[in-house]
Amino acid sequence: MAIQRRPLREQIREELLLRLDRGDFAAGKDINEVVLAAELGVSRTPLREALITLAGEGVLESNQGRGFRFAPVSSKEFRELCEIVAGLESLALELSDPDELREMAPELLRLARSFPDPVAEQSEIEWHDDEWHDLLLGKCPNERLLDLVTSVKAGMRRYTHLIAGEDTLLEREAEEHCRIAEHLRAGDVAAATAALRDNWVSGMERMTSRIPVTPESA
Amino acid sequence: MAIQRRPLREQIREELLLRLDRGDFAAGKDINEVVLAAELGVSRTPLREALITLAGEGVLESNQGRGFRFAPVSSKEFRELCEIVAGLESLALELSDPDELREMAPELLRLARSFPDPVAEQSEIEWHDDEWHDLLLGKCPNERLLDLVTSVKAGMRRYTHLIAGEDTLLEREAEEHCRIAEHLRAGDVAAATAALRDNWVSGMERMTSRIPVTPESA
DNA sequence: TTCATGTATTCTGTATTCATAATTCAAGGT
DNA sequence: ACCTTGAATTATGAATACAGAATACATGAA
Repeated sequence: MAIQRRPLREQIREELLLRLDRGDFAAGKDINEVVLAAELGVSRTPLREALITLAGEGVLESNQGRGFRFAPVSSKEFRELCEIVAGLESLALELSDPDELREMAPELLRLARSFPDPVAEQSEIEWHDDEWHDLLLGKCPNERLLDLVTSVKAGMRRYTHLIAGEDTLLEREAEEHCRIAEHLRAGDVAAATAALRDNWVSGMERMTSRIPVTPESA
Repeated sequence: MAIQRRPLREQIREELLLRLDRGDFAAGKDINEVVLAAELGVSRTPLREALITLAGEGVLESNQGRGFRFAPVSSKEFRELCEIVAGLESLALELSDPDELREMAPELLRLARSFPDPVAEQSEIEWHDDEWHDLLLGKCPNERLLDLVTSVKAGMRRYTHLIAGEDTLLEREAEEHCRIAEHLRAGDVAAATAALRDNWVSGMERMTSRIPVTPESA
């Protein structure tokens, strides 16, 4: 196997996103660069590079002289992110080759049905959901679009840990995935796209109630 | 007036984008950090921070150990970017309040008609075009979406200087803007959205022919 | 007691330094 | 002549050092 050398900033970014999924960080909390760098065992330089990247993705905010902080969660922002991802994923689907989508439909259906499997780990479930969407969009030829979706979804990671251990939500998610896959199997991309939008809208509504109310929530 | 203090990295980012518009940088060219930092009169640290930000926006690419380079232009990428921006701007329009759009229509129409004004500076014209689109989308309540549009458009700046001094292209642009504005004045958001998409598609086609062919072009 | 002002401390933003990977070029071998 | 190998150079990636802004705290006046 070829030894992989990747910049520290990327590894740090992923580690921070992982911790975000685990809910390690309090939203709205200021980051102390010296402390966090020591905790990660790196210097401030690559840490700051990672922080800047994450700020660009909307995961963090930065204020002159005040450094970085985890952007506070708000139902307004979550709604905005859902609208964006819904639009982007729909677009990706429309740009995909309908024939390839139809070919992939059985696999998508299989995956969607194996959703509530045994009582899996939370992280496992989230990964599963991500994988399904990745597979769905994988045939889209617009690479920049796929990168953009990934980036925007990074900004949603601050919200994922809020649905930890909610079986009913996941069952509905699985249901909706099945519906999308069935539309694709029937070759009806337009209907699948509409279902995909519904998926995000309903996901948004399901989530909204469990976002803690903060001063900046709308 | 309040004195504004902004991080160097942001100022550097904007300066680099400005130079990109002017076509100062050869696409695909490696960046020498020491030289560029000296040229800008700053140290490598904030320069690298700006470079990392731009890499996140797709303006640059980075390779381990090889530093940063301006991402080579390709008609494939330009097409992808146009598809994305068309989708995002359409979405923004759909999310806007139709009444506010109708109110704004006269102003948009006025701006669109004043397009080919006298023989203005190239930079002036580009700024004018941007301003029109910004005004069009300004009423969209989804702030994250607007930020995203701005960010993606930054990635398109590598292409703008290619249309320098093409009057006919700009006239067609103005025409299309008028059409969009008239749909809005009539209260037909759906038609305006469609026209907006067409605007990007035709802009894409107009541009494609003048993108130099490189090995990675499709 | 409360508010304002000056001072100390903390932490960020930027510069500089150091280590090592990548590149270049020349010498030697096939 | 061409390819390989290795030293020298160059530039990046990362760590450290430094200056100054923001914050916290304490002291003193109203």
